[in-house]
Amino acid sequence: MRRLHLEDISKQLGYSKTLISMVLNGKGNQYGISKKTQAKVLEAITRLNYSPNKFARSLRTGRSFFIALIVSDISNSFYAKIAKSIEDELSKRGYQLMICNMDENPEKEKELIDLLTNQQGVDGLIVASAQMDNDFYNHPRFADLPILFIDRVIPNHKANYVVVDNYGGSLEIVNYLINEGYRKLACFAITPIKLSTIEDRLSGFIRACSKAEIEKKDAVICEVSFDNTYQDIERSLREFIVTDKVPEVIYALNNQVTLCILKALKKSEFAALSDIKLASFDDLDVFNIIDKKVLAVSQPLEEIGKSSSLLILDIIAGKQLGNSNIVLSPQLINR
Amino acid sequence: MRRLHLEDISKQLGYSKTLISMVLNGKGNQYGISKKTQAKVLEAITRLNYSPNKFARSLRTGRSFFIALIVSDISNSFYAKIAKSIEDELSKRGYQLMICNMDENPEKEKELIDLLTNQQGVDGLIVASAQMDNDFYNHPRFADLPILFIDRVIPNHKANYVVVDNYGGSLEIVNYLINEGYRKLACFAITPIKLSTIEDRLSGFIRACSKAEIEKKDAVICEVSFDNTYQDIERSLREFIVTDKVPEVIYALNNQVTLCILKALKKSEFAALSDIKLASFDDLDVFNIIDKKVLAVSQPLEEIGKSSSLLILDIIAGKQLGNSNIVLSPQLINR
DNA sequence: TTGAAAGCGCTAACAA
DNA sequence: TTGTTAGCGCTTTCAA
Repeated sequence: MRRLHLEDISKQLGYSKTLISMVLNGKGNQYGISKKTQAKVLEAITRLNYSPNKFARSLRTGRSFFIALIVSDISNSFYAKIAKSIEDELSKRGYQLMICNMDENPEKEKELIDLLTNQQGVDGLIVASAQMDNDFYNHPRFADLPILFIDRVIPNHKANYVVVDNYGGSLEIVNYLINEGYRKLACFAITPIKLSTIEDRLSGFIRACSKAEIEKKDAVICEVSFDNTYQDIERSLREFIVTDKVPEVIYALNNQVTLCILKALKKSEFAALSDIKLASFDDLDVFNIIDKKVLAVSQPLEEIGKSSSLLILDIIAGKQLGNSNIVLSPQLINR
Repeated sequence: MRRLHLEDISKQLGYSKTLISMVLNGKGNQYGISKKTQAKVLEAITRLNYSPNKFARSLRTGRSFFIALIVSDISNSFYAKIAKSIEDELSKRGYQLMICNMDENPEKEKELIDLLTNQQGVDGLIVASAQMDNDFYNHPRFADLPILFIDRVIPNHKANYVVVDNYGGSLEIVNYLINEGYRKLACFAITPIKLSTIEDRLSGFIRACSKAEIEKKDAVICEVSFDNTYQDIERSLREFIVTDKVPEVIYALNNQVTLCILKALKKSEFAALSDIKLASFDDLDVFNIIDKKVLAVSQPLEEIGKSSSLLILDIIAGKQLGNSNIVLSPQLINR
């Protein structure tokens, strides 16, 4: 069962390959092909179940209808949900999404981009980047490569972004806590702290505390590493107890940290901390099935996906003049 | 900055395109090209950062180095983890993974397969299928399309599979519960119950109960729909209370159901059920951060991913004689 | 040990 | 309104 080619259709119908190709690509009217002929061609194509060879087409046109999404870890529900929304939106428009993990490793991110653009020939890129400086993306080759950054901003790099207002969201949640009467706060930030999301959320925390005249010693910042998140958190919690400086609130700057804190709090070792108030930047489904009432900043994941999809397609189509940046508002969820 | 072509390298080095192509594809020795020439070519390729156009290559060879993974929902951690493992394994071998969701919809699955094989030209498919009969996959066109089924078995269809022993795992967990002294069990199965995973787990439940001579009325089966999982579960739980037939154990046949049950049990309405023992086919990270001690059957996700990757590559390479089926053993996790 | 040339299947400029 | 033809960039057969 050999696959059908344009030539086969051409012979069957007695029209040239050109004509069939024109109709196939929706350019029948543009080229003034009669309605009747177009109808005949379309009917034959459906009947014979013909579809063009994608490689030949891409080789000829230089377009692949592939878009790549690069994130640190697709098994993190935050990215999984955004990915699903992007995929839905793109597939409606004939594009296929390719998802790649770079494990929060800036070098792996670079390699992936090289691979995807050099070899795989994607039409565009959507990246939640782990780069800590603008060295890589300021390279001239990105000048005419459609690229959109989501979630995180690259320092000193004005490109196209879809992000949430991390500073504002963080300010809001911390203000809320302070209004509730909490005065001793610990903020858990994941390193590299230079990721714009973490940096901005941290700034929000610091600003809210200083505005409320919380003393420095009562607004503690704990850094935990990406690769060793859980152990680092246990260490910090232990220190709270040993030094008898237990905060009233723990505020986790992303969902991974929140999850690890929840896990640690289960240990009998940390029973003294069981009543601590927990706040999280990122809302999770899990928060609905645990006893603890987690205060959370929820990000509009579907909206991020939708905006990103539309924007990258605009960029590919060359409809973007200058840089388009979209900043979405997160929402406070109080259980 | 135009991209480099084989021709450019050819001119720079004074060798033909043919020779360069041969070296590029590791066939230098096979064609008897001198070591020295090969070294020169390789050096130039690296120095100039040349990489071949993927579409031209695929058009010529008929191979794309793309493999597609089709699952119901990649944001389900079960599939997300398998996907990650497959991707790691394939990328080591120069293949790129494309992930597609079919939302548990058999029609969407068919459309995706058509799209992927006709238009995208993938080299192979890995599918956790939602088909309830063998009509689709028994079509002759699958005879020479490399395809591997994971997680679920297609009825009356002997192809290549990587699955876990659902019957055995289910038998084990129910036996364990019965040995612990529980005698009133409710099993929550998601529909379509005809999915092989659900069917086998259900058989395991029924077999274990009948072997232990649990009375029919004490081994209840509750069906809940995929699209309305949560509401259906609430309805069943309510009925337990209203009819005063509260079981000692709820056994959920997949992770989605377990999560919904956990969520429902949080409601004050179901306070009477709060002490109920919960068992789950599928282990989840969440179980480590909730108070309830969930008994679970854990599936070897990494192993599934690894086996699938190796097997699909073998199938693509034509190394498979007959049908290869791999059955992995799940593991009981008692907290 | 190396090169010339054909051709994968399609699209688009140009011709009719 | 439709057809002829060149060529996208690569691999591979065949020849030297």
